[in-house]
Amino acid sequence: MSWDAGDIAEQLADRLRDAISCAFPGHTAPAALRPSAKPEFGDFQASFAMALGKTLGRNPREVAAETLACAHLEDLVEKAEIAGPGFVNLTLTLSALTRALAEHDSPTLGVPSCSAQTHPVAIDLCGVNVAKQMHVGHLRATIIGDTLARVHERLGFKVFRQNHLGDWGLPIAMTLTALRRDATDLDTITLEDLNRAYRNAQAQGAADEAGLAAAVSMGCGPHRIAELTEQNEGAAQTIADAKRTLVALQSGDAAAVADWKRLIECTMREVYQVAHTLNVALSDDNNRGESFYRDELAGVVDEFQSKGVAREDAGAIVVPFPDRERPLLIRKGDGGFLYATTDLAAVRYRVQSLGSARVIYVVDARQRDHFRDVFEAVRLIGWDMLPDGTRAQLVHLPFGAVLGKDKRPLKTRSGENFTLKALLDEAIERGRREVHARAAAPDAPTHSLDPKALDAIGQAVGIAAVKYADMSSDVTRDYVFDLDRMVSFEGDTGPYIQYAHARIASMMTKYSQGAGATKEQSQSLIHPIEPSERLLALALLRYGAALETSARELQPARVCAYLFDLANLFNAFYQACPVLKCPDESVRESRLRLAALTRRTIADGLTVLGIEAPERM
RNA sequence: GCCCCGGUAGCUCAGUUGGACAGAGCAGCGGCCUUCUAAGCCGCAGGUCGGUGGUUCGAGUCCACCCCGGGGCGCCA
Repeated sequence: MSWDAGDIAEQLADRLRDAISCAFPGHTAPAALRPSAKPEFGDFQASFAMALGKTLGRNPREVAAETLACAHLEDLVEKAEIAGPGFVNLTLTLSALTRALAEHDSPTLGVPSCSAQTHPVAIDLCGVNVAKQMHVGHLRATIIGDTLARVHERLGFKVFRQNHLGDWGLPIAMTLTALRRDATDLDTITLEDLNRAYRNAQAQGAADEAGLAAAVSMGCGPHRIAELTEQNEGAAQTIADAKRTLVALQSGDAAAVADWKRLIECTMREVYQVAHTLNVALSDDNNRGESFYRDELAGVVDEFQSKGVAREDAGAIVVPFPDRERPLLIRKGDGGFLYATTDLAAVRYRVQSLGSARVIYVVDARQRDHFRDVFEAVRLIGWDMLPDGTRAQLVHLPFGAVLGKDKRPLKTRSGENFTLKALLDEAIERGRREVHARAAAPDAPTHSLDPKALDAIGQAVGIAAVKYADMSSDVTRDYVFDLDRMVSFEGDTGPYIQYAHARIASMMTKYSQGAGATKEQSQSLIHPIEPSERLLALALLRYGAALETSARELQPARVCAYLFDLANLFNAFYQACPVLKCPDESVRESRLRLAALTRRTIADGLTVLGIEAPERM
């Protein structure tokens, strides 16, 4: 049940289901209960009668009426109406709503927690490459993965964050070879230098045999052919050198390994800096790079062969599929392994060693086919089977590309790829500018803050804008990165949610400094009498369901949409209902507690998204 | 050529797996600050849901075909 509003909705759905089997013996059907689309349809609407009417060959309205006649809802429901083609619209009694809210107002905020025996979850995230600058693609793999980890953790799962670093193989060896040849100081090198060395090494190693063959066959001049031949020979030499370095690394050559580690450290320093800026939990504990699996690759291939799942094909080892032409290549003709081999080892580790029943890959959508093949191969060999017989769910979350306003992949004015760092710096700058500008007003709540405090708030706002914009729509789709739109800070944005939170926080501060100073936190019951209070209260009860849906669908957007809805409803309530200035004390106390609950829910939800919730802004 | 993903308001997107007249946010227009933060609230306007057939009491949602855009396609990762 994804659209439950906490226990109360579950109770209603259960009772309707009982009533259905009572009214129509031999028939069972879910209540199909969900929050009403409009206030005039009550608090909840159930649409079981249409589907049931169809199977029974009966008029849905009659089915609804007979079901209601059997239903025991008196203690919860004030009004049950049949409307339209056969919808059942339910309105809760005020006392049932008050009771539900009192129960909901606990540290868990109604979020269910799975049992301690539940299998852990492994999430492949970040996926940076050593010696390469982070770009916008890493933004997505990092923050989406982190948020899914947080959602699962919030629901009580043990989560293994797995950073599948590109830290092994020929490209790294080529870079390392070049750096050592040039006697570069690896202790002081920056990632920018490293990245340049990486690109140069790649260029040096890029042979163009096809171009040479074409030049010969097209009868190009001897000078051109000589030039191309020389290039090819240089490239071959570069690759031969790199292979020697790789062998040295593989065999544990102390100097080579020490240098290799320095490359990783240099890269990770910047990765952690960016992760910190993004409020993403990532550390060395999460590093399970390609090198982690390097000694398992031969065994992986052996097992595939010995179990008859893989076979030789034109000198290479492949895993054929029953329903597909193209097999999965797991060992090259020259004996080398491929990234598919590493991924197979990684799945085995995550399921068999970590015991995960759910392995989530937050990786770029272009790798759809690759993961489909890898997962299929894992199922063929049975590595997705846990010791207790459950089959692990292997799932690739294929996030879309980040595009510029021109719908082309994001580039700087000079046509280069945006580094993630540059992008975040820009967002932070915009956030700070905005916060400082607003603080200049004498009556602004932030007016008295010092510049450093304002900078911190500005950073939180700018980062919220970027993260929220990235995660607030279906992550499998491409999206247009438009900083101007993100930092407008109006409407469906991260800062809008933060703003609602800050408004409540500021109200609470005023309360505790003023009339309420002598009182404990309000514990009076919540009586949502005004329409806007009722809508806000009902939304609060849906928090747990929103997180469950987000985890099930692997969609951070469900959390975003929930928070936007909640912030909207709060702002409407705030406009319509005086809280501190409400003359009636019991109403005031009720509203204060409603506002306090809203603040905690927004803060909790923002934490799940890894977005800060400033007290003032 | 084959496979995958998209096409919903001027722009950016939702649409709860077939249910009430297709919803938001920007942008546009009109109201609301001597009252708890106007990064806000209230209202107006704006759509042949890419097209054509089909299934159904009911289709943006399911099926078929077609059009447009993007991505992928064995010894790179």
